Amino acid sequence: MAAVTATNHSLPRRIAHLDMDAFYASVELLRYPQLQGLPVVIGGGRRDCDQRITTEGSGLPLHEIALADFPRLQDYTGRGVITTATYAARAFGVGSAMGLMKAARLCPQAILLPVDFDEYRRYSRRFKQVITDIAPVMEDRGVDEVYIDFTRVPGGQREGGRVLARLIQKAIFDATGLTCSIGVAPNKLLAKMASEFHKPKGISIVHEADLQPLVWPLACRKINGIGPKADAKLAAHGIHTIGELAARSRAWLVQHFGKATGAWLHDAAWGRDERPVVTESEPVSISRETTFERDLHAVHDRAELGRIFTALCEQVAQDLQRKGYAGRTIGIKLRYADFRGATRDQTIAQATQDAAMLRRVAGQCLKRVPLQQRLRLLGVRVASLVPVAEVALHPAAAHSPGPAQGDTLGLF
DNA sequence: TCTGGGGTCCTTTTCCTT
DNA sequence: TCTGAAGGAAAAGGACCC
Repeated sequence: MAAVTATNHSLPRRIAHLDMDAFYASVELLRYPQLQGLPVVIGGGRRDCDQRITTEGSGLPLHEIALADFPRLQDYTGRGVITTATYAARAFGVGSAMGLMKAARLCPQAILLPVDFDEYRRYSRRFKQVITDIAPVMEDRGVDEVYIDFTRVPGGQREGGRVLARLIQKAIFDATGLTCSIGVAPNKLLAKMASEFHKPKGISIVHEADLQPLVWPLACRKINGIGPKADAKLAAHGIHTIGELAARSRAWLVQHFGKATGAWLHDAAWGRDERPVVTESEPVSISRETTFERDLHAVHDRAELGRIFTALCEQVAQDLQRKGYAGRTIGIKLRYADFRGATRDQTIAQATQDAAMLRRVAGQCLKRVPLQQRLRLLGVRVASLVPVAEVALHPAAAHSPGPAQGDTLGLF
């Protein structure tokens, strides 16, 4: 036993990043196999408020719905963006985050499906269950992504992790019909990059010695955490690849990017990352926001804004109650017609999950923000969360006048 | 004709206290 | 009493991610 323990302690870290291949589109194609190979975009609205497929609910099996009954991009009017597009649609230049109106000009015949998060979450739970049955140390990184600590899992060290990765891929496919890509490396940073090397259905094994030949030629943008802004700033200094980033001294990076970011950039370029795989975490904030059908004015559309505002507070309160949290920091977010944004928040003495209280405090926040310009989005957020069992809740309706429509709303 | 929604984390600013 | 330093908490904004 002692020998086994000693061996276990010296095992090299093997961390996997698993990424489902074209997750939303793949789930939709399981439901509507007749759309295979066609240009399909997903986005534009939620299924629960928007039944676009004309024969759905008619009793016809989903896979028998005729192609003619699917809505086309050219028939859609309204706001919204593409969440994801199939490869056939991407061939037309259509892609994620593109406005639907623009996409409709590029590929009017594309089929438009509404986003169905509930369905994606069901598949998400299924594939994660498959993973934890095999490898219990799993970190949730969203609906279609996880990190897994292979280090002490049987097979996790064989062929650098390839044996276990193959097993997980097969188990997920057998259980869901979906494929995924997996990268295995000494840490999360490299595993995340590796999972993209051979998409779809890929397995990539990365060791420390692979840093220079495999990672350094890549664009800085491939580092998880370097977005468009940081990339542009790096480019302005003539740094385009991870290798070029690694060539800069830590001191130089700290000088130009600040203490924390500079040090992090240096570590990342050298493939260093000690972050553990975190299996459980508490939420930091819970929020709801909505973009209006048309831009609304605080005075002219006061009644409508008031209704939306109340609904948002009620939704957040329901989310808090369902998830078992209460919060002390209550805030609003808004976006003006010109797309500039503003946030305000206020921290109260006692945590609450009560809609009327949220509305009252959020209403105070709203009074602190300029409301001359039209608005396109309004959101309500609660932070400084505490699990509800641990707090004395703010007395809900005890001495509150209910979801007030009047004085607490400023201009509304 | 632009540009969703739900998050996390970090930095900077501001305010308050010592 | 005034001024400034230092530090913490809250607030605001922004970058980034899925």
